[in-house]
Amino acid sequence: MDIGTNMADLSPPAGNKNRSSVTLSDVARLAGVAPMTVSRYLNSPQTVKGATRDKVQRAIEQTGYVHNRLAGALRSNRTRLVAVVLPMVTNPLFSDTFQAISTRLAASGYQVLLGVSGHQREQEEELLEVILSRRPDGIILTGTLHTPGCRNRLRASGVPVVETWDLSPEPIDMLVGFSHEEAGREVARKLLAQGYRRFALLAVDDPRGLRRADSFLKALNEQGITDVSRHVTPGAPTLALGREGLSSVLERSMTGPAQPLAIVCTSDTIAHGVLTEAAARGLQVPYELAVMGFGDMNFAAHTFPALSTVKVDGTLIGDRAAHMLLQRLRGEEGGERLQDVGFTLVERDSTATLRR
Amino acid sequence: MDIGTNMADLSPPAGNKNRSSVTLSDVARLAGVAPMTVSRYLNSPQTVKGATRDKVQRAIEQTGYVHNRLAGALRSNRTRLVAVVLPMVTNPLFSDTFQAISTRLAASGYQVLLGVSGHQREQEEELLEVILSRRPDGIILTGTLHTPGCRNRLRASGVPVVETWDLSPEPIDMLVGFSHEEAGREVARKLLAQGYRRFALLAVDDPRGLRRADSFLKALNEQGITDVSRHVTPGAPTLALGREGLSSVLERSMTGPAQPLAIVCTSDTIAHGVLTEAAARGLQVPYELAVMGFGDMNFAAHTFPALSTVKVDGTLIGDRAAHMLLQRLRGEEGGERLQDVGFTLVERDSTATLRR
DNA sequence: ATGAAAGCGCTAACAT
DNA sequence: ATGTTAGCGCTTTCAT
Repeated sequence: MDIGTNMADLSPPAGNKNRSSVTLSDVARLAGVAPMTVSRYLNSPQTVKGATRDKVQRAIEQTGYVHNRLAGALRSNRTRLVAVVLPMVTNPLFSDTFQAISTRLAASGYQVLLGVSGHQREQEEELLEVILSRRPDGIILTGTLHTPGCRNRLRASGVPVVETWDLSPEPIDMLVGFSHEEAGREVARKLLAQGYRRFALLAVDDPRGLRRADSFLKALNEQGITDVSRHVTPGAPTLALGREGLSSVLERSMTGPAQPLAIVCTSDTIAHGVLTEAAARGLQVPYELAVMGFGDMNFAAHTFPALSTVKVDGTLIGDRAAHMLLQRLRGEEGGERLQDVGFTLVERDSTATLRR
Repeated sequence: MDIGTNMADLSPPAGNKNRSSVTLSDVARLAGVAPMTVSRYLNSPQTVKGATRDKVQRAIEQTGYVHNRLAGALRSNRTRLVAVVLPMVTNPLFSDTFQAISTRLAASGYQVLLGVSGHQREQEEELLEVILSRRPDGIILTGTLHTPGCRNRLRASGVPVVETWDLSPEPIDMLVGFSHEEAGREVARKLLAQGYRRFALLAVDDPRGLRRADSFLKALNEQGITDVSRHVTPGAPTLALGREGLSSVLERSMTGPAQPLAIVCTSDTIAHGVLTEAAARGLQVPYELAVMGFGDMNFAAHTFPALSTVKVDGTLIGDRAAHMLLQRLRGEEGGERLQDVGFTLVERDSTATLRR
């Protein structure tokens, strides 16, 4: 009746670390089996049969035992933990991806250890150290780590890594994403084909957004268009930024039905702000002003007018990333290491084909 | 799908564990000191002096050693892990809170273990089990766990718990939030004082939102207003929902300058959708239609017209929650266990005071 | 199908 | 300021 004593010991709630001191051995003793049998019951119930199984189950219920995966992980060298790194929690661009990852991992018995990388390079090394110290079974980077030191460190650690939302020329390990250069280029091509010749660019200083922006500008340049009004702002994309952005643009540029200006944004949220400011000023979109977003977030189809944008399937990215990782963790060989999920230009009402 | 079964289905050996087998003892041997000295260097560097310290540092660099907190946690009974439970990853209402929690915990050397509770009660028990099996040093619930069984279980576990975003009559342990009943009532009072007499309600079926809604309706009822058009939708609040919501409302109700209708939403996102649909229909807000949101999310001040709403400081909630928990974890006695952060009615341009 | 022994890598507790 | 000893709670491995 050691267990009775243990349970009694639980009652004084004073001490902070008065944690359920019921161990697997306690359960085993109460059930009259070996600790190993309880362990088996917990990890693969079907291998424990009939009466033994019932006894164990009853003992667990009776003691209120909670499996201690810390100890198990130490011994088995498997934590069932996957670290997921986000650049920022508040950027809704990654929400769908994160949700998909989280759901799929949970369904396979893995838990998510969250790391926020911020946008500062110094913190990165520290974050990685902290993550590796938990011995995750895998790591999913949403966005990318930037410093080469970190990338090497990660490679050296031998932990399976999936990078997402980008197509790096030198992936650390696995990769699910699309080309930001191509996306920027396609936006330029599309708007040029629709007849636009005057452009402004609204961007925040997120690294992938900047690459799209650069690629966009380069494509315009190749068509001889060089006088693009550029507004790059530090921080997160917000509606306010879009409103301020359009105001700034309009201070320098005239616009109207005869000479429509196309505002290209690196985020749907900013574009939404541009639409809002346009409405506030009574500007007719797309006749006087065209607006292009990025992401096809869930609101994009429902703005007024509906936002033309670059659709990226965040849920798909998350699903694929989790799937790839889980495949590797299951020890399956020959899984893909690289997936380009692409993007789609979605033409809605905030852009139009201009008559000549 | 049952997680227990799934876990059993996982093929056991991932085979991929090429993990840095460098241990603390290896480092100690190379540095010519006892393992305990290396441990001290890692946990409180200032206690290891001069030459010893340098030797240890060099040995760590030389070996590429990564601290194994799994083992340390097992021995010391401190994981430095805090579980944070969110109802859904994609609801931006909690983003600020989560960001604040994450930042503050990281600054104190804690890491976040994320759990998504969904809105299904059955999953809750399972989630809690999984979380407790990691022996977190603390748990922060963003939103609340619903089943009494879970609450008792949590209380029994002895793990410090902070509930947030609500003011429960029976907190599990600590609590940071505000009264949703009061918020609903104040919205009714305010709009009545401004002269509105015709109302519609747009809500999603999130439990706290419903409580605000009920309280709002009750307050109207007490003033004899009973014919409120109600639209409760399952799932997450989206812009589309707001647009559809207003359309539904307008199918049944006429509105105009003489008899303005006030649309009360349980989320800013829905309210934003209402504003959008109003703009699309050419309805003048607030003259023909008034709109009230909830949350004061970062876009609310920048919609057109600017959205009147109930401001809740999500960052403050997160900061306070993390602070409370950290205080407890530091063993400080006499910290507050309950904080009402309140809310504020923010009057912007989507509502107005009516002339009699 | 179940059990016994050993030890994962670290740190608490007690020396020195 | 540094070292020694023991053991956290589980699972691997081998035996029955």
